[in-house]
Amino acid sequence: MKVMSVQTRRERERAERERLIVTAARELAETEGWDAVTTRRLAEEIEYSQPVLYSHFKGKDAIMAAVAVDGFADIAASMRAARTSATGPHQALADVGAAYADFATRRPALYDAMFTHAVDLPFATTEAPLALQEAFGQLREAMRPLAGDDDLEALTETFWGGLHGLVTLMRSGRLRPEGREGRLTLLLDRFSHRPAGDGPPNVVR
Amino acid sequence: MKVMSVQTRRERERAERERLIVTAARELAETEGWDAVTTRRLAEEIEYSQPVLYSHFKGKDAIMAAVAVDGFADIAASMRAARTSATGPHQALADVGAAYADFATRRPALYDAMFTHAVDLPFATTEAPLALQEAFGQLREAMRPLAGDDDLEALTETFWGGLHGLVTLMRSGRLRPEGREGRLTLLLDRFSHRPAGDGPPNVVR
DNA sequence: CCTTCATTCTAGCGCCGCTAGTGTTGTCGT
DNA sequence: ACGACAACACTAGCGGCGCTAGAATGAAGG
Repeated sequence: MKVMSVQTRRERERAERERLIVTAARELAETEGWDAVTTRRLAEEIEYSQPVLYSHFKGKDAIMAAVAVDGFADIAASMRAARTSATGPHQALADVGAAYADFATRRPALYDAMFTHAVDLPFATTEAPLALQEAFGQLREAMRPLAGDDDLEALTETFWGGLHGLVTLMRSGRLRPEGREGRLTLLLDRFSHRPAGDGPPNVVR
Repeated sequence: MKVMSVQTRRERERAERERLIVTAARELAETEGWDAVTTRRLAEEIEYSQPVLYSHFKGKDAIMAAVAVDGFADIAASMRAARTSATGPHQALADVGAAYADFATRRPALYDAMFTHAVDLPFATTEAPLALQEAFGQLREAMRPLAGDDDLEALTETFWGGLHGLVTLMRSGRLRPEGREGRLTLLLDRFSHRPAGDGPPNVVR
């Protein structure tokens, strides 16, 4: 049994060090940008040598993917909070959309890890897709009451695309900075009200 | 006058070589991906040594930016053709949107250069913003007849965001591949018909 | 106390973007 | 026609990157 406890202790320490790596990578990226996140720098940050990184992750991409997964958990939590505290369906969608945009704006490095880098996130295994599906799920649940006859999945994906496109174009300087709120309102209007009749209560016709 | 002609010949040859560099970079990226576009490889491709690249461009980023500018000219031409050959306003927007999505799908490396890489494109000088503004202009003109009371600029930016978000999420595997057409249709519906009454002719209410 | 084995570290490989200094080539005045 | 010279492209190399093989180290078990 002595052996067992030693093993479990080592496993625990190993898991802690893995969290340390991911957290250090995220913080370094958020403070100095992903360019500053090199394996040498990251090793120095966690006070270990480079090769230990590779005993936890297959490579730098895998570390960034782990950071991205954390990011998906974060944004999912933000959207859940926004959705569950809203007063009605329309407000819920607006708040979730705002939460999404705020997340992308306030944590650009993390958002980049989630969408620009880390393209090959595991989609059909382990924990990774869980956080991702949870984030998408929040968008879907916010959209559900407003979907009407449209396919909920497709509608949510399209709305997601609208949000994602706006925040990415915004961050690369393609859109006028002052128009941010207006565009979000416009997007929400277009997805809060179904075009084919059966309009929402807050629209005068 | 002899001096003059020699100078002009050199300038012409220089300009040709610059085109050669940009074209080689684009083709290499489109055939083998941007990872394969290294300065050494590119130099080999154009049959010059590395330093000549730096006599034309400040660095690799500038070369990618030049490729991106070409891309904006391309996509603008595609959208213009789609728009001017459409039968009506709704069809025009649909065709322009389809042209945009097709471009992103068929030339992913080029699209990446335009939006993912090359973040610091010159926005207020020379020729670069011209192609970019031309591309945006096609979207705007397609949107104009359908803008109604909404701010045209903001509406176009929002629609653009929708398109851009869909194609980028699609390419990174975040969206169901089979839902592509459905999402595009959904997006077009939401932007073809203004939500507050005054519905379009092709919608039964 | 010593063996053994897992684990961590040192050192280095091939490649990257980029540049300083050298060599060559072609132009122009005499 | 030819030599001076300026412009230009090349060779060679710098520092840093992701990643890894093999040496060194430290703890567990006999």
